[in-house]
Amino acid sequence: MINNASLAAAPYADMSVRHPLTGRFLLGRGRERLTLEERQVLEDNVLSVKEVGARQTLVRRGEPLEHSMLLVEGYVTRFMDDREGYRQLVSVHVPGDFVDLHGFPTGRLDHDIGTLGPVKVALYDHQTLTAITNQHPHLTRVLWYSTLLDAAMHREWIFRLGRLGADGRLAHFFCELNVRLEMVGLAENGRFELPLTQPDLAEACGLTGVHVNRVLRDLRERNLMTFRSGQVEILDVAGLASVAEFESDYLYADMSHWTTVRAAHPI
Amino acid sequence: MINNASLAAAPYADMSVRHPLTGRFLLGRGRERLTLEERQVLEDNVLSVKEVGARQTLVRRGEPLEHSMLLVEGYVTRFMDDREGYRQLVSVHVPGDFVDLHGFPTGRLDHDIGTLGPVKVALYDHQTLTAITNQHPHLTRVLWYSTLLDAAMHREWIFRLGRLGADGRLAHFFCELNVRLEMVGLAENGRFELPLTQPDLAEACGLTGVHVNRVLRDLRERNLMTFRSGQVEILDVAGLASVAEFESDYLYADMSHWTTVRAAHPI
DNA sequence: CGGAGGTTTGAGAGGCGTCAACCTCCGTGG
DNA sequence: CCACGGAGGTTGACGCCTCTCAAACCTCCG
Repeated sequence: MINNASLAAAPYADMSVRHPLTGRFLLGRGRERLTLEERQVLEDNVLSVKEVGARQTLVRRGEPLEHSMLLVEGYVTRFMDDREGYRQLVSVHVPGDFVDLHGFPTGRLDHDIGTLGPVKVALYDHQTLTAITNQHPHLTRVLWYSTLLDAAMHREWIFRLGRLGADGRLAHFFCELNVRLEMVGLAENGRFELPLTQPDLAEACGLTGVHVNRVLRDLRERNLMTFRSGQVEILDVAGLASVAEFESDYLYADMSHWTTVRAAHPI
Repeated sequence: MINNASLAAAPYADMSVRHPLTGRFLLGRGRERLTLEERQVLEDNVLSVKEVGARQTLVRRGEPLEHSMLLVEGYVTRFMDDREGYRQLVSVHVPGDFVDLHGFPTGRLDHDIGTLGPVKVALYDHQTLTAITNQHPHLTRVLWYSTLLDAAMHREWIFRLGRLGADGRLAHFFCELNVRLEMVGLAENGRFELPLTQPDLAEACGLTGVHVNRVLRDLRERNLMTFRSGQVEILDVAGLASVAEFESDYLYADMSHWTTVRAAHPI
C-alpha cells in the first residue's frame, strides 16, 4: 500500500539512493538536461557537508568566496539591507537549489545569505568547479542554466513588486513556492512547510508585517489559502494564481516524471 | 588637442579598431577577464549584424530561440505584461550588453524584448555558441559571468521596488544607468542619453506616468538631476546616490582603465 | 514565571493612484 | 499654409491602499 506522501516522494527516492546530496538538483526541470554520469560527477565532487541551525548567516556581502553550496535540506534566503536596517529578500531557496553557484563566476556576492530553518548544505570548492567546467562543457551549460533559473525568478519578483497589490504579491509568492516545492517532492496538493514569519513575508513582498497579517486574513476569508506557523495550505490553486496573475512557465517545470510515477503506480 | 568627449571614448576607440562589434562587451568590468584572443573569437563568430528601428519587438516570450544578440548601438528593454496590458520593465540594456545570452542555455525567454531607440545588434547562432563553449572553458565562464551581471541588476531592481519610495526608485534607476554608461564611454560627468518617456520610467519603477512627472520635478527642484526629452543630467551624483541608497558594487565596475587613460592624457 | 518574538486589531496619516483638463510638440494630410 | 490628431508632459482634486503608531494577546522557551 502506497500512501500519498511516499508516492509524491518516489522520483526523489529513486535518485536519492545513488545521489543523496544532489538528487534534487534540477529535479522536475526536464529529465534530459543532466545525464546520470554528470549527476554522478556532481555527487562525487562534494567537498563536505555542513549542517547549520536556523537564522544563521551563511555568506556576507562582498567577502571573497572559495566555495559554493548546494542546498540539500532546509530553507535559506538571500537578502539585502537598506539604510535603516530593514531587509529585502531577493530569493528563497528550497532543497535542490544550488544557492550561490553564481558566486563561482563572480567571485563574491552582492548580498547576504542566511538560513531560515535548520539546513544541510553540500559544499563545492571553486577550484573543483573550475576543473569540472574545464572537462565537461555540457555539464557547464547545465550549471549555467541553473543560475539562469534564479535570474528568471528574480524577474518574476520584479514583476510582483512592480505591478501587483499586496494580495497579489503574497499570492504570487506562495504560488511560486508551491510549484518549486512540488518539483522536488516537498509539496503536495498545495500543502507544504515554509519556515517564515509574517515579518519575513513582509520583507519578501515589500510590505510591513502588520499589513501582511491583514492580507493573510483576507486570503483566508476568501478561501484561497491559509498560513499558520510555517504551514501553507493552498485551498484554491486556480483562484490564488488568478489573484497573483501567476503563470509558471518561467520556472521551466516539466512534471512528466511525476505523472509517469503516478501512471506506474495508480492509486 | 583632446576634448572631453574623445578622451572618454578613448578605451573604446582602442578596442573598436579590432573589435567594432564586441569592443564594448564587458568593458569596464575588470581588464583581465577576457583575453584578446577570446574577444577575437567573439568578434569573428558573429553570424550577422541587424539594424532595427525604434519601438520594435525583437523577441517574444516563449518562442524558441536559435540565436542571441549582443547590443552594439542603441538601447533595448526586456519587459513583462500584466493582465491589463501594463508593462513591467525588468531591464534596460546599453551598448556592450549581451542582451539575451541567457536564452542560449534556456532555449526560450520568459519575457519580451523590444527596442527603445534605433539599435544595431550582432547575432550569434546558438550552434556557434555551443561550439565555442565546447572549446573555450574560460571564455564560457566569462560568458556565464556576463549573464550573472544581469541577475545582480535584477536583484537591485527588486530592492529598488521593495524598499524605496518613488524618488528613491527613480534616483536609483538613473544612478545605475549612469555607472553602466560610464563604463562603456557613453556617459560623462553625469550626462547621457536615454531614449525613454516618462511612462517608460513609470513602467521601470512600478509607478504611474503622472507620479513620475511629479517626482522628476521634485528631483529637479532639489538640484539633483534633470531629465528632458531623453537627455539625463545628474547635477549631484552623491546626493542622488544618497536618495537612491545606491552602492555600485553590484555592477562589478573596474574603471582603472579609464583613470589610466586620464593619467596618460592629462587635461 | 518572566521575557522575547510573533500575531492580531484599531485609529489616523500620508504617499501614490485615478480621473480630468490643458499644454506643447510633431508628423500627416488636406 | 493650416487643420488635425496623437503622444507625451504638466498640474490639480480627490480617494484609496498601505504605512505608522499603539496596544493587547499569545506562544514558546529559558
